[in-house]
Amino acid sequence: MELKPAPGSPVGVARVLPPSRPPTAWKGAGTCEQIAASLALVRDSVPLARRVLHVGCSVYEPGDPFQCLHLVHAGAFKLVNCAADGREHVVGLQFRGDWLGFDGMASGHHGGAAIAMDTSEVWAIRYEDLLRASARQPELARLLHQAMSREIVRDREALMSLCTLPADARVAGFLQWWAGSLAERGMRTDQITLRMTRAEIGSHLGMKLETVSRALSRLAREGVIQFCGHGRRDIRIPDPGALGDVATTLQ
Amino acid sequence: MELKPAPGSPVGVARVLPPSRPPTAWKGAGTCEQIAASLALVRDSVPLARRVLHVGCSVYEPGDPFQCLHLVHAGAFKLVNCAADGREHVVGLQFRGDWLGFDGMASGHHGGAAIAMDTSEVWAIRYEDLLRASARQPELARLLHQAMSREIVRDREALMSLCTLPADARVAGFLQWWAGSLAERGMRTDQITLRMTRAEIGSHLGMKLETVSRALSRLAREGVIQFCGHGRRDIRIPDPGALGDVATTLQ
DNA sequence: CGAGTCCTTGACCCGCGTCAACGGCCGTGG
DNA sequence: CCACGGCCGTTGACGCGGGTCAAGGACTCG
Repeated sequence: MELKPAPGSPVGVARVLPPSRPPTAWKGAGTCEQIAASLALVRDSVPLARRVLHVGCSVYEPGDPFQCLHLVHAGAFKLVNCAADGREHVVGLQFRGDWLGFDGMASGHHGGAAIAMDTSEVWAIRYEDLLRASARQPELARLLHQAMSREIVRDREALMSLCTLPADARVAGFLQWWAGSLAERGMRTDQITLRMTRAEIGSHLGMKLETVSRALSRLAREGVIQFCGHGRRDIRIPDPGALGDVATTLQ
Repeated sequence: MELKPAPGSPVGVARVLPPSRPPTAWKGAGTCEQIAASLALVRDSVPLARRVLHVGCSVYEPGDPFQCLHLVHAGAFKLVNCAADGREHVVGLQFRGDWLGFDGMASGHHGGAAIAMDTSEVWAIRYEDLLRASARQPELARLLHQAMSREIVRDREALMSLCTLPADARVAGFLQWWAGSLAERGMRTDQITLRMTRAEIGSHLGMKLETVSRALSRLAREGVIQFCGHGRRDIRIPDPGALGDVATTLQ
């Protein structure tokens, strides 16, 4: 009962593919309607508690026991992982329709923190309730699986970009991803406002704040992005295609 | 309904914690008995098809439609992610009790490949069957969630080590993790055999094969590991504690 | 106004990527 | 049997991307 023959190329050696660069669609939670439908399904199927959080407040922190999953209804969160020796890193960013707390299901305790980057609303859902509800409603179980799968896919894309792309491409890819995430949620995408400091962006992308600053300056100098507003956090993307090109430029 | 106050330190600035270095236990799928119990639960709850694969054969490949999850019963697999432009990377290693295929649940198509690194056996489980079974058995749903959660936690640990640790520490951490994974599954851990080339290890750790080779040589020179056997792939770990120290040494 | 935070830019340096040479092992074929 | 080529691993020399250190400007808050 064999399956597939050995793949054409051993891993570690780049495949010799034509650089046919597809539009690099940012596949996320789906369209705005799909996200709304998902939220509605959860709302109608399982008891939940609404919670509003202000900037800097955390939904959970490292070591907290895992009891609830949280579904983001509005706002934005950063997921911060903390190692035992004090290293900490932004390992993810979550928006409307994303879930918080998957990291606690395995061990029963959260390994990181989820911190609001904006005034936000989450729906707290007891895991036991969710289990019961998804036993009745296969669609709910499927929804949860897909959300977790998206997390895994996203984390692995982050791993790849960390390992294979230079600083400028990672920053460009980050801007592209951010804009795509906003677009999925029906928000304007021609002008975006980064709700993070350079240090946080760097933490997320695996580089230092100076490197982020330099990369942004280079992108602006080349016209791929434009700073608008006085805060250096409002960015216009005149040509998403050009940004996408930079995002996949090796070395 | 506020939750927590803002955390003590902004992200991106290392917390000033005493470097109390805990034993850095490698939390994985659990003990050997727990893994066996999980496998038994799945075997008794849901129809499955046994498949044996030889070295280099893939369970699925990029673009394949997602229909089955696969539970590793014996052997070892590498998860390889492929970007559209040809970049490819080892994003994970799976052993007995681990699952294959989570990356396909979100989009309905697999984004990477799972390739056997040894003669291996997997149990193929149709996702629809699994959904039905886990609706009847909450324990099964819980099991699946925990497995996915472990994946997420592991990916994020990989992200962190990539971003914060130098090459030698990453290699040491990898050896520690590999030995821990074997120990969890009841196998001897004093002498381990890496079933990967230096290039594959490097792909997994985000470095080049020469760097892997140099790091291993340094570790051997310092006595933290010993090469045994002629193939340079059999490694003894005289003192796991020393290895763990290297694995968390910054810079 | 001063203190604090955030951002930018320059100068320097080091870890790791790159290129290259070499040795060991293995399977193939003369 | 040995010759040969291919793959794997090791080691050295060198260069560059990005980390580090430092100075300074812009903005906010008290």
